[in-house]
Amino acid sequence: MNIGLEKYRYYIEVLNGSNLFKDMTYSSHTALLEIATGKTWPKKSCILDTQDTCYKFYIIISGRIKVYNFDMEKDRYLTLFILKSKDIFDIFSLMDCARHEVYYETLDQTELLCIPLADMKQWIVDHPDFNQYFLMYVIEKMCHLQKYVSDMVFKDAPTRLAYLIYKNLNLTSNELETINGLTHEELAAMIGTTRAVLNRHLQNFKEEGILCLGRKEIIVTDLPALISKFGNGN
Amino acid sequence: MNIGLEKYRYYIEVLNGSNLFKDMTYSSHTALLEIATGKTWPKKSCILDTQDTCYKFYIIISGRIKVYNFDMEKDRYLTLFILKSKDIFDIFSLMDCARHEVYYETLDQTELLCIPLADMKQWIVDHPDFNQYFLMYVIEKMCHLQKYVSDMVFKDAPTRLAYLIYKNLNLTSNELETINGLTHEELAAMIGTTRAVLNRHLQNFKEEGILCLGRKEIIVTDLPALISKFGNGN
DNA sequence: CTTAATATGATACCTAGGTAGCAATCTTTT
DNA sequence: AAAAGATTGCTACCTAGGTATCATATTAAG
Repeated sequence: MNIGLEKYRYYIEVLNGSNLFKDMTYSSHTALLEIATGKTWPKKSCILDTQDTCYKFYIIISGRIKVYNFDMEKDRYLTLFILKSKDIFDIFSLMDCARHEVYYETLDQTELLCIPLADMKQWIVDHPDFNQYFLMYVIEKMCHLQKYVSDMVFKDAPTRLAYLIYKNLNLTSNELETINGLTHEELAAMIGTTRAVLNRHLQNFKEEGILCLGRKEIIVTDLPALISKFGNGN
Repeated sequence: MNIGLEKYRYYIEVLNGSNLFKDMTYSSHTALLEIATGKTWPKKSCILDTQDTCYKFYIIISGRIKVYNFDMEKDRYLTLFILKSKDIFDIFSLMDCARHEVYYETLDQTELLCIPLADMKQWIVDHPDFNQYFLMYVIEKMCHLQKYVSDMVFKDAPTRLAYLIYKNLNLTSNELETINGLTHEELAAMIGTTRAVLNRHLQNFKEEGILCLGRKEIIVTDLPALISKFGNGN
C-alpha cells in the first residue's frame, strides 16, 4: 500500500483498537497494511456480487455495513448483523466455507481495507496468533445469532423492538448508536418483522410516552418504561 | 487415562474420523487421551449445572446431546443443535465467553471424553494447528444458526418440518438419522414451535400420504411430495 | 397387576402479526 | 418549480400458529 503517512497512522490506530488485531506487534500490522488497499464505498453499495468476497477480504475502518439475507418468495430481507469499524468480512469465504446466502450492503459511506483472499490466508499462516482472536470474534457473532433465534421464537415484536433500541442506546448521551438514521424498513429487518408491524409498535410506544419519533430518528424519553417492555429475561 | 487397549483404539478411531482432530499426528491424539477421562452418561442427563461446563470440556464418542435454551415465561424450550459423535462442547466456556443461556441434555446414553478445561486449553496451546479446524467447526455451527434464524422468519411451520425431516433422512436406507426416536415435543423444539402445532402438520402430511406415523417413529412414504413442501428456496 | 407417567391425537378459541392499500410528508432529481 | 421517489402513518382484513383442554393409547414403575 502506498499512501500518506497520516492515513497509514489512522489505519494502524483502528487495528490497535480492534479485538482482532490489538495484541499484535507493529510489524504484523505493517505486514497487513502492506497487502491491503484502502477503499471507500458510497452509501447503499451492494457488495458480494458473488465474485467480490470470493477473492477479497475486508476490514471496516469506518461506516456501517448490514449483513442480510433475502427471501425471494416473500420479497423481504432479514438483517443478521450490522458491521462497523473494526469488523471484518467475509468470514465464510476466508474459511472456504460452503455457499451461504448472505449479502452485504453499506448503510453509510464506508472506508475499508481490502485484502486479496490468498494474501490474507498467507498472512494468517504467518501470524498464527490471529486464529485465537478470530475464533473469539466468530464466537461472539455466534452468540448474537443464538439470541436472535431464541428471541424470534419466544419474544413478541414489541419486546424485540424495545430491546433493540435499548441495546443500541448510549445511556450517557441518550443517543442511538449503530442503528441511528435507519428507516423503519431497516429497523424492521433487524427484528425479523415488517415495516407495518414495526411502525404499529413504534406508535404504541410513542403513545405511552416512551419515545419521540422523527424522520429517521428515535428519541427515548422514558428509559425505565422502555426497559420494562423487555423486562427480566434479558 | 488408564483404560483397556480396545477402548483406547476405539477413541483414537473416533478422533481420526472427526474433522476436528483427523489431520493430527498420533502423538497429538495420545496427548489428548492422556488428559481425558472416558465417561458414560445415561439418557436424559442434564449437563451444565453451571459448574460442569465451566471446568470441563467434552468430546462426544457416541450418543446424542441436545443443546437448547429455555424460556421461563413461556415454559418452552428451543433446541439449537443436536450434537453427536465427534462433536464437542462447550465451545463458549473454552473461549471464556460471556454468559450464554444454553443447556445440554443427553437424548441417549452417551459416551464422552471429559477433559479439564485448563488441560484442554494447554493442549490447544501445544497444538496450535487445532485452532484452524476449530474455527471451521464453529463456523459450520454458525451457518446452521444463520439458516435457523432466517427460516424462523421466512418459512412457515410445515415448510420447516418438511425440511427437518428431509435433512435427516438417509436417502439410501429411507430411515431417519439424528432425529430418530424423538417425541413430537422434541421435534417441535427443533423447528421453534409447539407440540400441538407440530402434530397438526404431521397429521396433514399423513393425510396427504407423505408420511406414516408410529410411536416415536416417522416413515417417509412419498419423498417427492415431501420435497415439494419446502421446494426451491433450500 | 395396578397405577402412574408419557406420548399422541384432536377440538375449539384467540391473538399477534402479516398483507394490501392509501394518503400525507419530506427529499431528491430533473 | 415540478415531478418522482422515499419515508412515514394509518386502516381494515385474514390467517398461521399459540393456548387450553380432553380423550386415548402406550410404556414404565411400584
